Amino acid sequence: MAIDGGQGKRATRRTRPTSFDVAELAGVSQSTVSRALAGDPVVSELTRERVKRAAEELNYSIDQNATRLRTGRTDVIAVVVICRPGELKEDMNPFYYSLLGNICSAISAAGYDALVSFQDRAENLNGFYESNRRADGLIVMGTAENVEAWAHFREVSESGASMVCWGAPYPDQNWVRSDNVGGGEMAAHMLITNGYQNSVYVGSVTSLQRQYTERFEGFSRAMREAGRTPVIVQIDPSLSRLEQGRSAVRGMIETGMKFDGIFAACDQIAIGAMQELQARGYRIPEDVGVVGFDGINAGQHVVPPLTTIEPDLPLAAELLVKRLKALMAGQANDEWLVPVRGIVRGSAARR
Amino acid sequence: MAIDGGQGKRATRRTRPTSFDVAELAGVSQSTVSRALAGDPVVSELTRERVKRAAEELNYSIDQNATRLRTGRTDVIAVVVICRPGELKEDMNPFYYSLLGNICSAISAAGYDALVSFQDRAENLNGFYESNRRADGLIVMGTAENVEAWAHFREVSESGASMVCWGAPYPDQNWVRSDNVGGGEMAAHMLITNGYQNSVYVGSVTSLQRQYTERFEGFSRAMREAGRTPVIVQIDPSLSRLEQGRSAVRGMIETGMKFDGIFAACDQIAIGAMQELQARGYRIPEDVGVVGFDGINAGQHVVPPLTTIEPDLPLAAELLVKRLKALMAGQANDEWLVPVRGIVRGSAARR
DNA sequence: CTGAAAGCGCTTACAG
DNA sequence: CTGAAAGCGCTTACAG
Repeated sequence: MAIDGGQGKRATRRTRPTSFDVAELAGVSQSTVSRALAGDPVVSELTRERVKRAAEELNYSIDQNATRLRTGRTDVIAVVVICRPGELKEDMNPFYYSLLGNICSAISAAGYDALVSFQDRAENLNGFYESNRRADGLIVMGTAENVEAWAHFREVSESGASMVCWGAPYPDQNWVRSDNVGGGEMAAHMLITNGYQNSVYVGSVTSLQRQYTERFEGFSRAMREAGRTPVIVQIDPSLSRLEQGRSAVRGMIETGMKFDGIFAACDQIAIGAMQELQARGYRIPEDVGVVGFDGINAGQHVVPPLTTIEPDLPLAAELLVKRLKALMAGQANDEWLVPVRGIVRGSAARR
Repeated sequence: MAIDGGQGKRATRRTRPTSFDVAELAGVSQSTVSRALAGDPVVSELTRERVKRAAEELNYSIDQNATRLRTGRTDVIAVVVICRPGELKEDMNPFYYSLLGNICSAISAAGYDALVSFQDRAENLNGFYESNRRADGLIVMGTAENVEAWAHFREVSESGASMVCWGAPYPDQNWVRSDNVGGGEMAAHMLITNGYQNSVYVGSVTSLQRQYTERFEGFSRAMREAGRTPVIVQIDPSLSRLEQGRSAVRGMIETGMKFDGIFAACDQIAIGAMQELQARGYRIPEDVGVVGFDGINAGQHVVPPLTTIEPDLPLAAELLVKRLKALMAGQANDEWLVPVRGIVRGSAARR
């Protein structure tokens, strides 16, 4: 009993060393320890070295909770991915995983920690990171289908939190998004120059997210300029994206619609469309050309590989973080447009 | 000047309300506010209601940094994804994205926040979350190639941090991993029952990660039991995974190796192998059968779709968190084996 | 260049 | 059931 020095059960995890312990060992004051380890240029190199050695010897690490309490900064950026209710783990659009990966590294590069969460239904909606001082700012992205979630984050934003979103459900917020109009135009040109006479847009135009509407706008404009009539085939947003593509094609064929080209609102819809077309004996790209949007990985593996419009993801992430930082600093920043490029693959390359 | 009440620049962001402000408005003491909002059953419902109303009126939120400093708990679990050096943003094995998604939701479900980071080279390696009191525990996963990173996290673990890993570079750690041996056996049986006479394993057996060796062990055992000779084709780990598969097949063909079945260490290698086989005119599954491991999304889209061994990812995530929580509580926990199931698709279904 | 002291905003024994 | 008080471990004016 006497062996553990009267510490009882706490014997294994001894109490952590504090800056006072380091100060004592280094023979300086606690404030000097703090300054030395924070890299304050005012302390002499000699002192700093002594402090560092002492800290190392004691295996001392700064308790960031104390730092954060004292400074009011957390150096954390929260990232929320909004999922469809109940879809938390599966079936997430892989595009968001790539965007998330890029965002996490942009956050690291900016010297922050990323606090990530996937949120779906009301029970686990919580965007008040800044109110709780768990983060200095917030990046939100995810499916437009979850209306409830977006309403919650609109509230968060209106409460004065620093928040930037990917996409655009509400016009009056801080957004970063792809050049969807430009991408839509590219898609139309790709189809036209490959000789597709009757191309249609497969996607939603009534979605909460302006992105899809914008893609159609660009497509529509380029089609009209080429003397074509822009046609839109509305999808059923309650289905999975693959199934949206399949059922759209099913509908088009069964109603006898005349078409030989498809611009899908996203790659997954495009892949679903390809599946349905091929299942019914249509050849791609000979009979029908297909263009998607996003640049997801799977697009390279389908046969034929999917032609798509791909946003510059690293830049998208960088812009999100940059814009958020400006917001946190109370500065203006209006960079929000992420350029896209057309990736030509087999699915829309006739001849 | 007098208008902003002498607050100067701070006029826009007024000082946050504290529990003292709430106490004053509710007419109770600050300690009662703390208890009431923490849900301490000792406070009367009447008082709690009064406090809640006051808190709402003042738009009060608890400053978690103060809570964390006081309690010593953060209720945060850090998750680190180790990437190949320089590969931070792209080319990540998509399997890790799915696992990460599952882990994040398991962490949420357990009532913690997830602090996620992607780490690659020495400059941004930092696993000392617990030392800095930024998290209560740590989950590590990622590529076996990054030896430097794993060495770092070994140090972290040895410093006494609560840490659980996915995979198994070092035997003496807390791991959760797939039933790789069982999966390897399944793969062998799938190939054998489909009539493939000469199946080989394409993957590394010298990797830091025991997982790949285990997959070969299972494969090897089942092959021997069926009277076959287990053959292994070592890949070049410096290449991308797709390229590993391609170059392995190239080597097999060019050296005149006799084979009609491939069990690849992971799906991406399998897909690369399929690409090379098809480019050389081999038909899958007629001439060669291919089985992968992981169950990544792209496997469903390649043609023919990839037969694979898929770990139960939601369970994997749950086990990682469960094991970590046990570790944090100083309890023993030996659940670490994640069951796998065989997904039969076209790539290994002869006839 | 360094030190003494105040204070960030909570939780939690202790006392009643 | 509630209150007064101590203290978690830092940073940062202020003084020298």
